[in-house]
Amino acid sequence: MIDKKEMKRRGRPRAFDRDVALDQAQALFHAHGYDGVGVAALADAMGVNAPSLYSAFGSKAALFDEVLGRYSDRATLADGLSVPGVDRAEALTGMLRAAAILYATDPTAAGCMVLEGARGADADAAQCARARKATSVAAIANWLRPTHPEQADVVADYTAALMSGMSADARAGAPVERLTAVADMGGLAIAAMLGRN
Amino acid sequence: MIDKKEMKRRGRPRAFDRDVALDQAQALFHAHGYDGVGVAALADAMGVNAPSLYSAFGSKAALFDEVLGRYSDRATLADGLSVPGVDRAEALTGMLRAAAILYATDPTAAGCMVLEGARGADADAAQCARARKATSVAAIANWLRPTHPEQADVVADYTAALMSGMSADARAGAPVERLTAVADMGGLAIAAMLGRN
DNA sequence: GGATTTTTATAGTGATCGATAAAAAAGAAA
DNA sequence: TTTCTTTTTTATCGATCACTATAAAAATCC
Repeated sequence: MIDKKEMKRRGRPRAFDRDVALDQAQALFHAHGYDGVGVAALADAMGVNAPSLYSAFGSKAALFDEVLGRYSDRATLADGLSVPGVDRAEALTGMLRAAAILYATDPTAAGCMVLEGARGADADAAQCARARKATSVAAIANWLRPTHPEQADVVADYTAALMSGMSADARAGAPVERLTAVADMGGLAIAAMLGRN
Repeated sequence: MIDKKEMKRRGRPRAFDRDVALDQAQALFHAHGYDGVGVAALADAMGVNAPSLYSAFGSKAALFDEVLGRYSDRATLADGLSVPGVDRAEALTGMLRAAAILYATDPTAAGCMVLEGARGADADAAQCARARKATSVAAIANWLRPTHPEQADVVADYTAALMSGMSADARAGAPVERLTAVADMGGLAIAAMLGRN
């Protein structure tokens, strides 16, 4: 009984698909950033009137947070890290390479929405994005700690910083090759820091 | 006859110091970003009315560009690179360290104004900042090319990307030690890439 | 068929955005 | 003093910002 479609609630039924609307919102946020898109454009792209948007999502910042949540949950960047017994340095370098390709492939969704959102001018939205970024950085550090307790935090911070810079380059229109080259070079520091365990 | 104070121009004299006004504008832009500060706040901080601001600087974007120009010209980050015959890897790592300290020292001017401006939502302002960023990256690449023609471009891109990520962390309130640790680790990749020449 | 509940659409809220029109004010040039 | 030039001030401009009051529409419950 979790499905809201099954349990017919009273009152007028919603005329739009919440997930589809979130997809449209995600596309707009990713293309133009939180500060670069207004609620009017969002509502228009979502095929919804402003009052319905606010009734369904609460506020622009809340909508952004929900979009970020889906974006994080669906991200496959860190999948390579979950392989048991994988070499830490190799896996992290692979993630950097995957990020480079992901960031630069789709020009309408360049860069990382979380890392870019963390730099916005809006305080609320930036705080949401920074919290999610911190969670991801902590996850990487925890993933490193068993094998490299001493270097875990620095390597995690470093990886996030490099990805943030790569995201900025991708949004500026840098070609994939430049980003992958940077990612590979970034892997050198990770290998040097972690050794070949 | 370059000094405008000496050659008394006709008409009512300007009631404010252009350089002082630019300093105030720089402080506001650096503290809140281009998108985070409006012309009303700028004019107020500069001690000037809006029409005077537009008469003296043209537009908000033009004012930002002029501020960025002063900011770049006064930057001392790349000073260590101009020492003749300095070790390339050592000098670049030193620049990363200097950036880490510079970015995190003053909480009211965290991060790099150029790198942050390159990510703004305003297209004009972002283009200005990206052009200046590209100039700096090209300067680093040209500085590397004589000794490391093959690695010059990648190392320059990498250095800028890491600095961009460090700038974001600084704006999020990361302490200096975390930034310097990331900078030092970033130097490992530079050393590995350039060797010990 | 009513009563209730929820979402819809219309229209508009005050605030702020970047930028300006118009005229008074302050100086130099004649 | 008169004329001319430039900057000052005051009072906006229309557009957009995030957001909402109000009421009609569409469903279920009784």
